[in-house]
Amino acid sequence: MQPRTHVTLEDVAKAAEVSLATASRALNGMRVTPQLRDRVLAAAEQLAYTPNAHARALAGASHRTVGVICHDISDPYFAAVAGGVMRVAGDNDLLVMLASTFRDPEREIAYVSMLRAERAPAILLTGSGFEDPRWERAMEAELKPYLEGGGRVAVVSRHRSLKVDSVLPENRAGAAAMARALLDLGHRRFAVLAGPPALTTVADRLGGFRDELKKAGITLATSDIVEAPFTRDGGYGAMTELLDRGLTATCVFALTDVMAIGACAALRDHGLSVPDDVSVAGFDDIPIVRDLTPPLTTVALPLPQLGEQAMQMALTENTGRRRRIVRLGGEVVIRASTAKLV
Amino acid sequence: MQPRTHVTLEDVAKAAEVSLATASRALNGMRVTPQLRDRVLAAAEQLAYTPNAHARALAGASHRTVGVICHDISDPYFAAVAGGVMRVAGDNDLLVMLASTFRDPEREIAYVSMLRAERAPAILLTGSGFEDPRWERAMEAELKPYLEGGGRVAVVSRHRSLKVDSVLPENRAGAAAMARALLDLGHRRFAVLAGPPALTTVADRLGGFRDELKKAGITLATSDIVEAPFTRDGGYGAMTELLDRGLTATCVFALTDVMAIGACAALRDHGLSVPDDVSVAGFDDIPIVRDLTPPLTTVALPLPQLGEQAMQMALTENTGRRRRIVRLGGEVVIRASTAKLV
DNA sequence: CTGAAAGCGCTTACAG
DNA sequence: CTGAAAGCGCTTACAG
Repeated sequence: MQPRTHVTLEDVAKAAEVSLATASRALNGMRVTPQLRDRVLAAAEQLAYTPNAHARALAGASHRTVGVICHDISDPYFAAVAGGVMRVAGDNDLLVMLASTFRDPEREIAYVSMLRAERAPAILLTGSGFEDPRWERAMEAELKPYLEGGGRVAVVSRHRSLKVDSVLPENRAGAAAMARALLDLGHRRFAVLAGPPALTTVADRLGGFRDELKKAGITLATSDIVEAPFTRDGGYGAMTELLDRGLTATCVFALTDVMAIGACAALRDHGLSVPDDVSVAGFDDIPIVRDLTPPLTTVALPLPQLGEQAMQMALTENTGRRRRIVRLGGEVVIRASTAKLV
Repeated sequence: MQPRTHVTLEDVAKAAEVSLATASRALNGMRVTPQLRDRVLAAAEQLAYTPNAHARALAGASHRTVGVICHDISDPYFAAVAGGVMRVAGDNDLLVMLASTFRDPEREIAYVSMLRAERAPAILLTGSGFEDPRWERAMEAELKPYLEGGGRVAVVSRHRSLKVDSVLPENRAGAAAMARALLDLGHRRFAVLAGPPALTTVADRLGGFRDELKKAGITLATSDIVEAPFTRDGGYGAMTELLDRGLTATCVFALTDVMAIGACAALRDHGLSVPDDVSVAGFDDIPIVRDLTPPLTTVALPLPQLGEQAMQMALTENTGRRRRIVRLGGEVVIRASTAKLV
């Protein structure tokens, strides 16, 4: 293996018989005599020169690689959000460093630290935060010096203690609206497939749903709520548990579509029909759910927009004195997975 | 906004009252008197110091950020492959720069160039190459100097002219096996939903399927093949076109699951039943297809493994004299979307 | 083991 | 407009 040798600006300058400064300027499109410029460009082309981004960043030129952290890129929710992020990144000639935490809070902190080391001009945290004092403190400890160093941070979903620019899907309102819609369909007995209680998203969606039911005089018992991982298998397992306990609900609300998909599979495997035996509703409106049989009733969130807006925020300076918040509403979409009982 | 000021190693060294060299060594876990080491670590902690990755990379330390290029991260196929990539990356403390080309060949080249500038020690190209001489030449022009500079490249899927380490899903064999399976079910009239002809994956899957049919004495006419984008909507549109022409096939083979999902939706919207009226088969076995109704018959590829293996290859030096090739077989999985006619 | 110094490859005032 | 030079923040031989 040959020594890791790269063509440098100096090589280009020599080949073009100009100074380093001139070569640099020509390559960066600054004022240079056309004649010299052409010589530099030709030399660079001929040598297959690529500027060293590290040297560039070190020397003070702005760095065009932003950081994005998600829980799991193979989850359709994050894939959709990331799609929006990538679009805006592409439009702005930005490279994205994408980290997948696999839902490990420690890992999320470690990635922020790495991104900080990379001097990413902006960091996006997609996916909800953890309601854990230790985590919050550690995250703040990473973010504070980053922000003080001029870094920008934007988050998708609520982070209780993080005072940064945020794109907030209206989880609480969306879940409440879903409760109303389900009530309107005539349902009175519900069960909820919830995710890890430490996630802010779980608290918000569950809270919104429960409070709205309470207004209608319906109380959600602890036994009506099953906690499981925010995954397809988590939904499958939670639904199975509900079934084993003897399901009395006519409608099951899964806090995410991915869980709802698992729940439907569990019902099918138990020989039950959706929505004839049990109605199922989800949250998010990931692309696939409209193609399921039956298509899933859900709270539709503009997933790509979540990512787009967050990236856009991270790219524009916040001139105001306080953090910016963009709220993106969710819309209840009634599809065939929920039966009308009245 | 305060000046973009960062805590540097020098600050840490001063606070700890040691030299730059000692501070560097202490932070990098090299031999240093425990006493000094503790002082340095305490100072770093106290100042919330993060080493500047650019300075580090420039100074010769190895850079732990690899590049990965895919066509569209929000596509379940790439999301699944990327999941595998991220897992291996995480296990190796690597950060991943992920670029989404949105299926634009030009963009792919541009991203390789950017990744080259970032001095990524490895670049992964996931997603099939383009059979286009111009593209091939441009890609080679980027890759050659990169490889010569010590960079590593691994690709998922075939790239005709790229002589680099590859993970090859057995597209041709898989499609052939599918043809046989479908023939065994009794089907004799087929239609194919193909993708852009310039993609090597299309050529391979279509070729394998067609050749196998031919062995059974069945010729696929040009009119039996519809080309469309490799997306859900592409599949929907292609199926609709087939229907408008008057479908005579008893079985439709979509070259990807994502297209198959669109095809099923189109059939449903036309009031046709899968598999009672038409059988549908796909390719890839993206996670969701087992949860569809009916679940999809497909050629199952170990998607996360595709990414894992490629990443693993890019991480280990190729000591041999020739490029490495890992072939990952696809297995036909017959599910309910294909009817048995005999 | 520790420190002074060179060097990584650029950019950007500063002179000319 | 062009060039010589300083400096970005590290790491790593090279002495001691």
